[in-house]
Amino acid sequence: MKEVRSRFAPSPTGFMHVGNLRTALYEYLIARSLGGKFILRIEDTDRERYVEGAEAVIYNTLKTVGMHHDEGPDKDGGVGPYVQSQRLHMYRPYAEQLVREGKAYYCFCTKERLDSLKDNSTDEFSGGYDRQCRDLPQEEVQRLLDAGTPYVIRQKVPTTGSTTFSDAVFGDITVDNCELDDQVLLKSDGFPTYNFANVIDDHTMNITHVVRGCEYLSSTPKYNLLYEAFGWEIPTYVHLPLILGKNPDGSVSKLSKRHGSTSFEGLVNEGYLPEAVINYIALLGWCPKENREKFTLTELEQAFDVDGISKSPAVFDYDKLAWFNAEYIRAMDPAKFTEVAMPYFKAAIPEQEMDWALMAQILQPRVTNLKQIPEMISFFKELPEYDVALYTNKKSKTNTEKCLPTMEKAIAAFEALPEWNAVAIHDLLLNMAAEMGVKNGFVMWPVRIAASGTAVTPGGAVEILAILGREESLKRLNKGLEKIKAALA
RNA sequence: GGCCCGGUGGUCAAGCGGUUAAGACACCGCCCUUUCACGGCGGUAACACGAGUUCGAUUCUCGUCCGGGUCACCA
Repeated sequence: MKEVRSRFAPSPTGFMHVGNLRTALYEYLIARSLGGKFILRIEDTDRERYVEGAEAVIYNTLKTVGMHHDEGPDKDGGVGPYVQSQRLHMYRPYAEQLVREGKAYYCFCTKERLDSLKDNSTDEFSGGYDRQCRDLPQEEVQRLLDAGTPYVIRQKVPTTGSTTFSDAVFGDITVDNCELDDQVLLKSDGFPTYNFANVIDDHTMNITHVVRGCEYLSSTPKYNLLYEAFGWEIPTYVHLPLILGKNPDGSVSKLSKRHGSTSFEGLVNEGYLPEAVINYIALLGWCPKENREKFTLTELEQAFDVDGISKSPAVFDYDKLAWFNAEYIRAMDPAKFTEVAMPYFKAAIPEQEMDWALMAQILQPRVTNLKQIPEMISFFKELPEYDVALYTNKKSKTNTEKCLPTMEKAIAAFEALPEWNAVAIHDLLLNMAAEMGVKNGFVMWPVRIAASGTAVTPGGAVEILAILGREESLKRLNKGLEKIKAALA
């Protein structure tokens, strides 16, 4: 059996759109699930869009998500070059071969003439090129060529009949040939058109699976016709459903900037983990056979199959991504979490040293996005101004009045506490509750409010006090006590 | 406009002629709890519409409507 080869062929535009990332993912997974090769080819012939350092973005993205390519500009597999701008010399011979075989022809029509064709077309008949040069006499062609007239090479597309191609997800699709243009293969500047270059590249690189977005579905018949003209084996086409974004008014449209971050780097900057992004987009348009959702890349390599790819477009849901993100954060090794969270800790509390491990421990189960961290822990840096009303809590059955004795007692106990650590603080507070014959919350609540000045905090009173340290804790508790006294006075 | 593709809860989706139409996110309620979160339990919510084929259509066919894609010497 022939070796499966899929390719990721991004343009170096400087960012990795999630749509492109998903295409790359599926290309990678098709190769891996079938024991094949994943090839990277850089399509950099569009100089206008070229961005300095853009290749690095591509390499970095593939690397951080763990999608390693088997061949590429940096890994020769014998069918290079893998950068399109270095392949420019390869296309003309193929185009001329087709001309020799009568399957393509020189077209000398000027830009102006083409434009006027367009202007004169009606709504019913907007057929593109009128094929004026298709049957130019041989001598005329030669004469124009000798005179140095600019030309393009166009493919002779059949004017009758129809073309059928088979797509692995959409099935057989048939298009009447009269719908198809005599497409340009080689432009007047000698460069190949995108479609032509793709066919040549894919064939000469032995690509077996052409995976791309649905937007190419309607140009696929032209690809087919090209493969047929050359007598080349037609690859397996895999067209992927589009990714849409949700608009504020509830409608949907192609995912773009206004929907939020749409690039991989953007999502990572917003605190999403690469693993979560990969897992989420894998499921955006594909469904595994078994009913489960959480997959590592390696697991996806096992589970992926083309049959599970959906035909209908999918709306990118940031809520669901956030859920995946939270799942991955929770599943993370604590040491690893401390490491990835550290920059966010430092962003919130730059000058102080704290028990970061304990901080990480209380944060890990309740963070859905790393970016939330600074705001969640800002009270550690500085006690915020807060309202005494916070001391009232129905569940703990406490209020300002009842808090007074509790606080006094707690402060005295803390001052006498020989060792300042989470276990000691925990035992002290629980013993206090037991002595007083009240629910734990009755004691914990006012202490936590005084320590944090915040209704919702990561972790409870114990962890907060432990992280704050004795001095700062007592300062805050005393301040709370005064606040309560003032309110009662 | 022509051509092509799609249409199951708000979102992702399973389903391949007979199901009480899965599951997940989100949302709501309850439990747990030291607040929030996590976790546990439960709930609201869907086959776009109309014909046909069939004993029987979410599933097959056609039409309508809606959504998207595409019609370059751009990739």
